[in-house]
Amino acid sequence: MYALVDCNNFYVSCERVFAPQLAGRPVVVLSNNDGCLISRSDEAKALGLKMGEPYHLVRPLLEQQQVRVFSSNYALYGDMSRRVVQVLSNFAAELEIYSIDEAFLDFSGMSLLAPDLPAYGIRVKKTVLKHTGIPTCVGIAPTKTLAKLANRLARRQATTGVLVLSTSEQWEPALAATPVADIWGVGRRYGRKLQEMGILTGAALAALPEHWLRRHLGGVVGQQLWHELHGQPCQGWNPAEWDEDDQLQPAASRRHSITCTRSFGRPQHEAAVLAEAIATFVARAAEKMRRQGLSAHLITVILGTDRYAPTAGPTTHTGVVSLPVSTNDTAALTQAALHGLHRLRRPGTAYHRAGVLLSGLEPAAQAQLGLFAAPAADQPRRQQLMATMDKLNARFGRQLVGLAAAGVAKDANGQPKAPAWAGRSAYCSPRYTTGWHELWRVG
DNA sequence: TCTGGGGTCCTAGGACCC
DNA sequence: TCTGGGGTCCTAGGACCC
Repeated sequence: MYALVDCNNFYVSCERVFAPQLAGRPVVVLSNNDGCLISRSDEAKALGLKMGEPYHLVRPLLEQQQVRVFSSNYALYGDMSRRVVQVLSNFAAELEIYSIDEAFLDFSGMSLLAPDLPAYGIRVKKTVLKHTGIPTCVGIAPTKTLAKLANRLARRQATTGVLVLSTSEQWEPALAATPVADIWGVGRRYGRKLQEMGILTGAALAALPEHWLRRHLGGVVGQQLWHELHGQPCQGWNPAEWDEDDQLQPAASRRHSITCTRSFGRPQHEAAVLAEAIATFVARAAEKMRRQGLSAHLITVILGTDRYAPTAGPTTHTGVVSLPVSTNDTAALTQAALHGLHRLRRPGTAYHRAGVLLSGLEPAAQAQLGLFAAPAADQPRRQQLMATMDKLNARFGRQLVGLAAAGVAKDANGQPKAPAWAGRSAYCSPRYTTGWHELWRVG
């Protein structure tokens, strides 16, 4: 059996932990660049506010209804997520971190619990709430897909927030009551297609032959879905592992890419500004890569023009630079990325977004050596430099030290100032749990 | 003026290799 | 009259998830 533990309205719940006066009031959290609504309290949902809605379109309604608005604060949400996972790790031998606000627990080998699964689920929920202040819902079933379904239905049970679907007698009615587009793995496109074919519920989907799903729902992916809906586990399992800092992380070897992309506050066309932005993104992605003990031999530079312009043609342009030897050295990666940027950029074009993608990842300790390129003599010192940089930035705040290529945006008094390409973030809460100067004040 | 970011898997065509 | 099969790399896009 698997349990899916899903945090309710996660980003809003994180903000409310440190602003308890917002309980019962409508609250929303915006995406980066204050672009869209990406988390809504129940009260905000009741006002008809939709997920992903552009902020500038609903701003008048938000003001009129006195909805509390937050810019996204990933330093806070990431840390709260870590705390939730830490608590969950006490309730199962293995867990999988599925996203920032969800984790699967593997209950196999705990069959003695079977009669008490609902009670166990309630204990999980209560403990997470007590230790972190974050409300959750728990769905328990023999496959991940059915656990997802159980979780969805658990949210409606305001009483307990826990639902167990252990037998087909239990999950079949649940499938029958669920619109097909709400089944995990059926998105908007497939959902519409299935509805047009008269397949309206999860039960109708499960009743089709296995080969039909393989044919119409993305091949192997659809076939797996069929098995999952029939109680036969088919989804992979990517267990979390303890890292050197005693934190649970998704198993590093399974990660295939690391990206850092941002929309700009306003369009940018200057080569120098784009270069500083790209160098900043490389620094962040490389730091993340080092934290996971990986190195990359491919770096992709991404430039995006206006996605919403009424012109045809692609708005995302990418250029791949391959490195002779895989590395996680920020300087080497920056050099490669700036080379890629130079090739990719079209002078005079205004870009709205940019980013980098690191791929061809492998454990840094086992990185393939170059056939012709001897390891640089200063390599050990460079690695030490990166490790020191990471430590300083971790302790004293992001980007305390970095490459000059990433820009040194300071005002006349030497105080840090946002770079030209920075996005909007007008309503950001403090980093209550990760910044010494931003700790929560009580009383 | 204004529309996110980070992932996964799969497919396909063109250019190139032998 | 007639033109293979097995690859890689790059770019782009479609589907899904949160």
